[in-house]
Amino acid sequence: MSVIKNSLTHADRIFNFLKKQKKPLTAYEILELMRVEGINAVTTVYRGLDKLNKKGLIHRIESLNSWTVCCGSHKNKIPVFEICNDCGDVKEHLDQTLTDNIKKLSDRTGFRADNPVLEIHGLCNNCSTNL
Amino acid sequence: MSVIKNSLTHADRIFNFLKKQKKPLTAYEILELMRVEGINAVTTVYRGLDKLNKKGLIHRIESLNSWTVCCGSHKNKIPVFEICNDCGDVKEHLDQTLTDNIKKLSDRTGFRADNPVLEIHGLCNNCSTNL
DNA sequence: TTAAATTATGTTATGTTATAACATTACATT
DNA sequence: AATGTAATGTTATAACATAACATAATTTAA
Repeated sequence: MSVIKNSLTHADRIFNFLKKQKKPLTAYEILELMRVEGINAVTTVYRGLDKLNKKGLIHRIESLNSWTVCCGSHKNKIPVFEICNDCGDVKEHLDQTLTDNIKKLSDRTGFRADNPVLEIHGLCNNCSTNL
Repeated sequence: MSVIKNSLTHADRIFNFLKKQKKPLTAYEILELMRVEGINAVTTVYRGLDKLNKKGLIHRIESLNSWTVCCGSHKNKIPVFEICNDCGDVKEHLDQTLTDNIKKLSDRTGFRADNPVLEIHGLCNNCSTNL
């Protein structure tokens, strides 16, 4: 007889939690905010993040030491993040032209890219118009 | 009567030291390697790096928490770094097309970019052909 | 159905990166 | 010499990350 598995792992819970956030969170922020959900150790957070990351469900924002959910499927496009210095909002963009040009650069230099980090800091449209 | 100042600051020494390196170094690596030159505290290293960074003489590689000298003048182009996972070598490229791509993206989204972080990890030509 | 294997989680300790707060030194100017 | 300023050092701690090992929960398969 088959059993329906309804218990979530902490990785699942972290993913669901990150989906609700407006901006990326650090591992320690996730820990503090999820203690009420039964996560008690930062190692658990890092292990969960690692799994989600390997599945491509989340991204690490290197320049913020923070984590955010992936926008969905990349379809062979390299993600670029626009990060607002003011409100903290992060938008993921998939730009075919930019992707093509990164590839062209690699072709010219003979570099085999496997993990591009494209993170643009600045002011989002909303924050720059409300100055 | 004018006096010629010939003593270097630690910031100067750090810059000269970084110029000689084959790959970016962390602040703590710089500290350990420069103790013989009289740098005794990590704060001194960070302050020196901060000054050099503000003058545009060096770059921080966000995804490595490390520092490397700037290739020279950017001439309004956004620097892109190709970082070899194998030998650690980092090459700075100035690519007008990529710069234009980023600007176009900003135009579409209304984002005011001020600090783009473009760091591509992978294998350099040399390391990928010597596999 | 239980024993073994695997996976998930927790605990503890430690390593790494970065900055704050304050004290002292070196040097230039008056 | 007295003063001001910039540079450096000291100490402490915050913030980010992982290693090593123990235990609990779940799955697999005999």
